[in-house]
Amino acid sequence: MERSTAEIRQYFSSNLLEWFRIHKRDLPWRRTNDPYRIMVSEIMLQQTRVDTVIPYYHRFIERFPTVEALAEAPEEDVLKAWEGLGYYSRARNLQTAVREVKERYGGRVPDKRDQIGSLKGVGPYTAGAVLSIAYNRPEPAVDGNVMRVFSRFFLILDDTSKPGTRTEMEKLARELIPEGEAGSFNQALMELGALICTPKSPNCLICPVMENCAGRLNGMEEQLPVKKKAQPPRREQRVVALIQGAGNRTGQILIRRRPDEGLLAGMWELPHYAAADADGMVLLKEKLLEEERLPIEPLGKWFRTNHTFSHIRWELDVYVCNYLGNPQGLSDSMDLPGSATGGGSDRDDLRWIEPQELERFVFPNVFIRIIREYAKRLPGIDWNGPIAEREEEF
DNA sequence: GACTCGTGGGT
DNA sequence: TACCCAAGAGT
Repeated sequence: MERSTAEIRQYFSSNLLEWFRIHKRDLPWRRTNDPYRIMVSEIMLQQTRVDTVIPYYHRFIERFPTVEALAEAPEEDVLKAWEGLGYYSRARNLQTAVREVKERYGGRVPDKRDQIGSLKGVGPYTAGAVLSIAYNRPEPAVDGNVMRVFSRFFLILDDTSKPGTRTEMEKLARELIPEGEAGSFNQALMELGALICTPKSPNCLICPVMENCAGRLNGMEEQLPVKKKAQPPRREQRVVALIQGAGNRTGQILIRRRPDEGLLAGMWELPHYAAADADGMVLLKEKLLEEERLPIEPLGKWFRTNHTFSHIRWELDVYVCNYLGNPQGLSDSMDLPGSATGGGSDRDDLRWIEPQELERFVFPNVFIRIIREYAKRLPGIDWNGPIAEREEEF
């Protein structure tokens, strides 16, 4: 027998809600109704898996339990709490947003879409998520899960990588929200996408809305959602300098702070340079002298490793180098390039640290790994003979 | 619309 | 290995 659109929609929403009541996961941000904490969780969950977020969420809330605590914290502390989670502008934007909540809304996360949606880092999805989950407002929260579920159940063939498709799905989502159940319904949609209606090999046989899923009835569930393929990340070959101090800098390494904008903004790193086909040894010696005024001698290539961002693939050759300046370690003020009189460094983006001091700086994971591996092998890296061609992975 | 912006897990 | 992708937003 033929079912009407209205009947199908009713079936979808009520079956989904009933399933969610039984199967919903016990997640930390589901144990609170504090809009601030829910907002923190939603920012963290942007493009990030639940299992990855959980420990960060606990630490972050413990460290910044309230709007005021986060608003008043030094930015560096916030970034340190975010270290390793990726997309670091989220952390800065979150603090900017929370400061506006404090100043303009008296510390209460606003419950109006135009207000919360104008906060830094809060887009259409996050606005709807906070409004529905924290305030139970009947607003859609359409993310990748929801688009996948909708495209399959309602057999929507539109390209979900187009912004207009998300807009259309928000209209649909809004109409489907059962009276007074916005928070549960939106979370149920995402929960279904995460647990049952997965991107690959969905578990249709245990799906609560299988009987009326148009995608499955047409044998299309594996082809949906339709999505334009992403550009593969461009490859960049780079050489990394792990510079060992001498004299009173023995046991220390040199780190550099990145610019305040762009990739890994403001974070610390090992110096590294683009190195298409050049000889890494020669290039590092030249670059460090010309661009940082640092006299160094590369000992050889330690290992090669890859690190892939969303849009860039770094192919890194890590060289261990000796610092040649101030070999006797007579004076701290001579340890970094500075004024002609040698009165000290004129730049604050270079530092000597001990590998144990990683905690005092904010590093992206790619460099944390390299430095930790170095520290682990520190009592004598085995430089047996020429090491330039040796490659290792860890 | 096309880029930019991290990282880790699954297949 | 090499993809794909994950509770997206800003420019």
